[in-house]
Amino acid sequence: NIMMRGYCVAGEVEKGIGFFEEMERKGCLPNVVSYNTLMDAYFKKGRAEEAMSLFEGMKYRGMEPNLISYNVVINGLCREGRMEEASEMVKEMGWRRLKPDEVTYNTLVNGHCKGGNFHQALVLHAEMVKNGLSPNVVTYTSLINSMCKAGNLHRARELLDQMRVRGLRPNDRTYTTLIDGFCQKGLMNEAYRLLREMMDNGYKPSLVTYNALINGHCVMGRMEEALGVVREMEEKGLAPDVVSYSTIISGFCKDQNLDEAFRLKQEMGARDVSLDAVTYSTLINGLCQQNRLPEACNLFQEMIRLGLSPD
RNA sequence: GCUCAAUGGCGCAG
Repeated sequence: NIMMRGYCVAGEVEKGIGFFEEMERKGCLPNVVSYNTLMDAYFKKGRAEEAMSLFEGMKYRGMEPNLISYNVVINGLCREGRMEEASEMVKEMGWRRLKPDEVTYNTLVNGHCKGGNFHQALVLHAEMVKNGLSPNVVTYTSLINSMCKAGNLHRARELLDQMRVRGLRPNDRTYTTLIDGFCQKGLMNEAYRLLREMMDNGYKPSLVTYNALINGHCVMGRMEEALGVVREMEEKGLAPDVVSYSTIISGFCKDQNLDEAFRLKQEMGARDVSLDAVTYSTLINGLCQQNRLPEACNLFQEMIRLGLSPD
C-alpha cells in the first residue's frame, strides 16, 4: 500500500496498479486501504469511470467500503461536478450505517462552492452543524474562496470574522485564499495588509502566496513590482515555479511586451523550470493577439514535440 | 498505510 501510494502521488497511477495486481497475484490481498488509495488516484487523474468500477468491484467482491472510501468517491464525483451522484453516495453510506464526518461535509461544501452553488454550500454547512459536527478551518476556507472567486470580498471578510467568533483561527491557506481574492481585484494594499497579518500570526508565505501576489501586480500591469516579488521570494530561498513564470509571462503578453515574455521563457529554460501547456497557451495567445501567426504555429509545434498535448 | 480547503492561459457559461 505504501508503494502504491508513492507511485500514485507521483502521478504514475499505472505503476500503482502494478503493485495492486502484484498483491493479488502473490496472495497478499488488497484491503480497503489499497482500494481507497487507487480510487483516489484515478479520480485525481480524471479517470472517474475507472475509479467507479473499482468501487463497484470492491463491493461485488464482498469488501466493505469504509467512511474513507465514501469520502474519496464523493470527492471524486464533486470534482466532476456530479453533485447529484455525490448526494446519492451520502444516502448509500446511510444504508451501511456509515455516518458522514467533517471531511464528508467539507467535501460537499467545497463541491457546491466550486459548482457555483453557494446557497447549497451554506445548506450543507448548516446540516453539518445540525448533525453535531463542527465546521473547521477547511470548511471556512472553502466558503471564503467561493466568495473571493465571486469577487464578493466583503462577504469573504464576514466569513473570516464568523470563523473567528466561533473560535477558529485562519491558517496559511485561509490567508492565501483571501490574499488571492484581493489580488485578483488589484487591491494590493489590502493584500499586503493580509500578508502582514498572516506573518504576524506566524505563517510563512508559501509559493502559492507569492504567486497570488505576483498575479495581483500583473493584473495591475505593474510588471516591475511583479518581478520584485520574484526577487523577494528568491531571497527567502523559494524558487519560482511554472505558475510564477506563466503569470508573469501572461502579464507581459497583456502589456504587449512579448520581448520580455520570451526573455522569461528563456529564463525558465536556464533555471530548469519546464513549461507546461498553460505556459505555451499564454505565449501562443500573446502572439495571436498580435497577428504573429507563423510564430504561434512554431510554438504550437514546439509544445507537441515536447510531448505536451494541446487541450 | 488511504479521504476535504489556496496560485497561472484560452474557450464556454454568467
